[in-house]
Amino acid sequence: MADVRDIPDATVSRLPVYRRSLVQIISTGESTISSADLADLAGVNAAKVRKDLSYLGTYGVRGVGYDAELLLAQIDGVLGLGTEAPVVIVGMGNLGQALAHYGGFQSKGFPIVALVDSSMDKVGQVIDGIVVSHLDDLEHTVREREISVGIIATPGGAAQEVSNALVAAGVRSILTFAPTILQVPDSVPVRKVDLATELQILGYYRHREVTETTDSTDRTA
Amino acid sequence: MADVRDIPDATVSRLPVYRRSLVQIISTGESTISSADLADLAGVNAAKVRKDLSYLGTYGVRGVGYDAELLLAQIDGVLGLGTEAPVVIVGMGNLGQALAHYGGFQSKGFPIVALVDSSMDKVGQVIDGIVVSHLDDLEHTVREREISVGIIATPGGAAQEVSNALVAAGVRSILTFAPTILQVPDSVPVRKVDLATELQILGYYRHREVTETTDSTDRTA
DNA sequence: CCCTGTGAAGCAGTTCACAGCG
DNA sequence: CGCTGTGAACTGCTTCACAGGG
Repeated sequence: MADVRDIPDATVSRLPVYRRSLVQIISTGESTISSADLADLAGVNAAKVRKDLSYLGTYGVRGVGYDAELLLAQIDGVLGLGTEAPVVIVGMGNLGQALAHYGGFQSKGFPIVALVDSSMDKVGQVIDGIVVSHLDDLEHTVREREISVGIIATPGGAAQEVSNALVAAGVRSILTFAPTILQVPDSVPVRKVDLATELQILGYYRHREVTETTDSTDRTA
Repeated sequence: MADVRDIPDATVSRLPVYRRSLVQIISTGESTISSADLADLAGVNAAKVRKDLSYLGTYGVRGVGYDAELLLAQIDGVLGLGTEAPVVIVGMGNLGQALAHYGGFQSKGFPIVALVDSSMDKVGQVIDGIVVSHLDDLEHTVREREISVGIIATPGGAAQEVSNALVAAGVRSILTFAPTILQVPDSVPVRKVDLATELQILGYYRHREVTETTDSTDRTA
């Protein structure tokens, strides 16, 4: 109902989950799905699904559910998945190399088209069919290959500098694995994935001794 | 002030960020830090820092700030970082291998003590000094090495099965990279890191054309 | 009659603003 | 006088509950 620009952050972050559930449903041959079933697959409750989908301006059919294909197309539209978004990975350490090999990006519309490092040991090496180029050539690389997403897989100390270079080169958004608070212009969205942080957070919840509650509601994630 | 068990989720997820900022401050030789400075380092605002820290029952000193060492110790206490939490990684594909090589865990109190796979190609191989063992031996491995954290780095299809095995073996918490909604008992907290999802979320925010606002407030992450 | 779409209530997290201590 | 600690206001998200369409 609201314009596509007004979707709450919390909803946006669930859209990929719904998307995945829809792909799964479609692959089983179902063409229609209810909010309750979609909620099960996505690990949330049905009211949330309906509220979320209502922001897309999508219309389900009362008494029936949502057309899976149609809904998928709408979500893809909102997430801008219609066109491919070429990706550059900066930092060819263990993590960067693993990401380069990881097939999950290509198949989801995020082809990795460039790999960058600042060490001469790495530059020129071929990883997963791509020649590693030097950080100094980043701007050229980004413009030439029309890269829109930058992934930072460098140590924390280099992250801000790399981020600046990515922004200057014109990437539209950044995914960083560095444990660094990046300063970037408002116009460049950043998502941060921090593995050590995730483990530390688990540390807090782990102590909880279960008192009694082995009942119905499964905690899903 | 409240007991350590009542800290809001949002606060818990920021504690590791404060922690890192404190480590940084201490390394520069400062012994005291104000909420405003800590806020800068952590990329949040000062009121939030003070509110968050108030849940720890920590007392800063009015007119001065917080004792960095003391605060760090308190956070470590809350996050259970006093003792090491041995980790097993299940799934020795690209991601699993990268995680195995990644030094960031060991140094943060999460030593990787076991690697597991279900393929005979992988079992017996030595990665980063650890012999890969078979999924079927998981329970034995977990009990023998007193493993408390399981990391799932398998394809999505195997994730639920691996999760079940980890829970049965007695791990206290799980970090998963599989794009699967896991069903686990309430007593086992799960954090999920999904790389494709992160990129898709960025896709939504990327379209935004900046209208005018190139002003003060930097968007930080 | 089933399932969506949505106002309204409820809850959690954030920000404000200031009293009070060192 | 500076900076913490915290009620109170506010904002945004979730959940409820039901009206209404197919």
